[in-house]
Amino acid sequence: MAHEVERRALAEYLEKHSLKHTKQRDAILDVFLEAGQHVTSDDVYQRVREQHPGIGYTTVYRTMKLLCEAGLAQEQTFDDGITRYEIEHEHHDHLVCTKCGKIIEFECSMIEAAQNDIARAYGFRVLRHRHELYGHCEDCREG
Amino acid sequence: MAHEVERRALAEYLEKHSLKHTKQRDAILDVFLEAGQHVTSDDVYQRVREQHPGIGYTTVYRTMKLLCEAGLAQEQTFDDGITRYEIEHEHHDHLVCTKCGKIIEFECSMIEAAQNDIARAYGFRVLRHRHELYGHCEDCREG
DNA sequence: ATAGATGCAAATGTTTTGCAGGAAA
DNA sequence: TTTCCTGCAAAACATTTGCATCTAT
Repeated sequence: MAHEVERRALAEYLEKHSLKHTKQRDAILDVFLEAGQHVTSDDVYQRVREQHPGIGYTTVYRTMKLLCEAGLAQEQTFDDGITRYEIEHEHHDHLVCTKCGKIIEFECSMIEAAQNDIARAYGFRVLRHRHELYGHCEDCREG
Repeated sequence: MAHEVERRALAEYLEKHSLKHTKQRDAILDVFLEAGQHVTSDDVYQRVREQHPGIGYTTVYRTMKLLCEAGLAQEQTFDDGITRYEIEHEHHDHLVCTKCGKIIEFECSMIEAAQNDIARAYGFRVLRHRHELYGHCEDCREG
C-alpha cells in the first residue's frame, strides 16, 4: 500500500489526539499525496470522488485542515483567494505565472537572512511568511 | 478643499477614459485618502456613509477598483482573505501581527536585488510581488 | 439625448456550521 | 455505548453582477 510513512504519521496523530481513523481520512491523504503540489480543496474533492463517490465537500475541507495540523500538509493562499495545499517540506517561496498559472518554488538563503534581520530590527517574532513573485514565466513572456 | 492633487489626478484619469466625474467618486477618494493605510472596502464604506448615507456598497467596491486603475490606490491581500487598499507609494513589504492586527511596512534593497536575481534565473518577468512576515509584534510577544 | 454611474437585490464562489444519522473506539 | 465523523443543506462571508433608474456630459 502506498504512502506508508504518511499513513503511519496520520494514524499516530489521530491516536495522540483521540480522533478516529476513518476510510475517508486515509483516502483523502492518499489523493493529496498523489496529486502533487499546490492543489485546491476542490482538486482533492474531484479526485477523491473518482474512487470514493460518497465523500462530501465538507469532509475534504475538514480533513485538509487536519492534515495541516498533523504536519503532513501546508496551506498556501495566493492572490486568487483560493486556498491551496502542498506537501509539507523545506522552507521555500513561489513564482506564480499569471498567464498560465504555473507555480515554481524557489529558495534563497540571502532573503531568509534579510528577513531575520528585519524582524529583529522591529522586535518582531516571525511565525510564518509568504513571499510570492507574480509575473510571466519563460513560456508566457513574448518578445 | 483637501486632496487637491489627487482629485485632479482622478479628474484627469476620468476624462482621459471618457468616464464620469461624480460626487460619489470624489467622496470615496477623500475618505480613502483620509483613512490611512491598509483600509478595507468596508472601512471605506462605513466612513463614507457618515457624510453620504446614500452611497452603496457596490459603488465603494467599484470605485476602489477604479482608484487602483488610476494609480491612486494599491490593492493588498493578506492572509485573512480581505482586500485592503493603501495609498500608492514606494515599493515595500509588510510585517503583520497576528495578535493585534498591526501592519508595519518595511523596505529592503537586499531582498529586492535577490528577487531580481531569482526572476532572471527562472526566465521570469516579475510584474508585482507580495512579501509578508506574520508573527507577533514587539507589544504582543510575551516572555 | 446618451453613454455611463448608481444602488438595490440577487448571484457568485469559497469555506464553514448545524444537525441527524452513522461508524470507530 | 459513547465519542467522534460524516454528509447534506443551509449559512457565512467578501465580492460581483443584473437591471431599472438616475446623472453628467
